[in-house]
Amino acid sequence: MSEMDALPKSRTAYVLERLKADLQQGVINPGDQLRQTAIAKRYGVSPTPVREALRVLAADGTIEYTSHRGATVRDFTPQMAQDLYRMRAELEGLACEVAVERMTDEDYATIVAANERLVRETTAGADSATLSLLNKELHFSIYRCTSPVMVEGIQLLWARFSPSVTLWSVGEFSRELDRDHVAILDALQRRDGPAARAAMHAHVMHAWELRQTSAELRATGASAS
Amino acid sequence: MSEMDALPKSRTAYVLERLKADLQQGVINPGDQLRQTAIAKRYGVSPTPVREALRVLAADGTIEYTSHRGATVRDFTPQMAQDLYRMRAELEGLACEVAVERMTDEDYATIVAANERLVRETTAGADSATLSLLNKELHFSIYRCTSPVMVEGIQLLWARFSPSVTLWSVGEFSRELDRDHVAILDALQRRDGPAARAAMHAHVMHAWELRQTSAELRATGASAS
DNA sequence: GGTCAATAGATTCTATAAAATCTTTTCCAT
DNA sequence: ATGGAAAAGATTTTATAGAATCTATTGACC
Repeated sequence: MSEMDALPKSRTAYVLERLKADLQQGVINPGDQLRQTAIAKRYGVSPTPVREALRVLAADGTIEYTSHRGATVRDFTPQMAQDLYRMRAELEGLACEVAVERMTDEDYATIVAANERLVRETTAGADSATLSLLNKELHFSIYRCTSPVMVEGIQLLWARFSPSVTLWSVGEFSRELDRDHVAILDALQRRDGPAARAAMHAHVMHAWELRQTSAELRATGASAS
Repeated sequence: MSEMDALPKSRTAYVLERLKADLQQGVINPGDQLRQTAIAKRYGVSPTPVREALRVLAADGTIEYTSHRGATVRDFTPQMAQDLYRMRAELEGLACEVAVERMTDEDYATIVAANERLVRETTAGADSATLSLLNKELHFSIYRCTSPVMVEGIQLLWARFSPSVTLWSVGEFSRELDRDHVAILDALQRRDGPAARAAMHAHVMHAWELRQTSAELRATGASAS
């Protein structure tokens, strides 16, 4: 009851962090019932901050919250996953086009630096968690050139994934995604908005295809290399 | 302390409803400090459900919530408003394309019925609140043909507006928006996905232009009819 | 006269307890 | 034996009180 790792800004933030981590790690699975008293005892806090955290997750769409009947983790049908990726492709493509309109030279330098870090770690064979984080930083270094509302809109989509299938754990996939990034960076350098949009759109849909093949390999048993 | 209009599902939902209504009506303006004890006394509830409602609004992006410093209603710069409309155009355009893929004949009939209700009330000269609601129903009767995640993503964008400028209060604007709807419905009837996407995209950006001219008229004093 | 520190005030945040609500089990009647 | 109703149990929901935190004002020291 005294093992809060980092500086606990607030109990609610702490519970949110733990819940998201447990969702990503697969400790909590879709369809599970979330009982607030059980969560409170599990994390060593009172039910009040747990309730607030659940309300935030319900607003995100991560969980379903029905009155007096508790919260359940929402399940993802393949169709919903596809829709999420198509929404990402549209919004992040738009963000690239807007970024070209508002990007300063300094902003572009930051983006290039983020990309170099990712490529360096990819070739060095870093673990998938690190690569995934660096990839996120690269993407949002572009989106931050737009406006807070656009960044938040995209963040909400990124938050709604069950990242049990991390694409960056497959070496071949990582190299393909890195190649996509080069095309995006090129368009940004040329200040070509439509090209940047198209490249990002293709990149997100490419990630969707890779995710599908990854799921198929997992289903068949991953016999072929 | 006993004047809860409709059936109060929960105190939190009631507070959320009241807060959103006050935000739409202009009782609460951007930049205002939201003190939870004041809100609690104002609505006749305890601070606890107020806190939960504020957490939901913070997740939406409607308010800014800093620890121990209270909540403030976020201000909208013109650039952020423009970005919001551009995001709407992309997402709702995509939704139309996906709707064509999954729409049944029954779904289409529902959409046509919603449109007929809106046109009827427009020609009858109904108040702007009614027209705005019917317009929302028409739009979401289309989006509901996609999937829950897409509906929620669009709903989040619709929720983030300071609708002090209701386009449906101007007769000429209403007729223009109705004409846009005809083009969208035509594309849906022909099951032409790309055309439906383009029509919706143009419609949303059209609404953005009307909103801008409306703001200009308001600023100059609205002398010309 | 200006700046830093300390205290007072106010507000938020967490916890505990009581009230309302839902589900499940059990018992009675048909 | 089956269906329905009532009661008991469990869970959520709200309220209140105490603890922690931040801001502002006042005073002292440089």
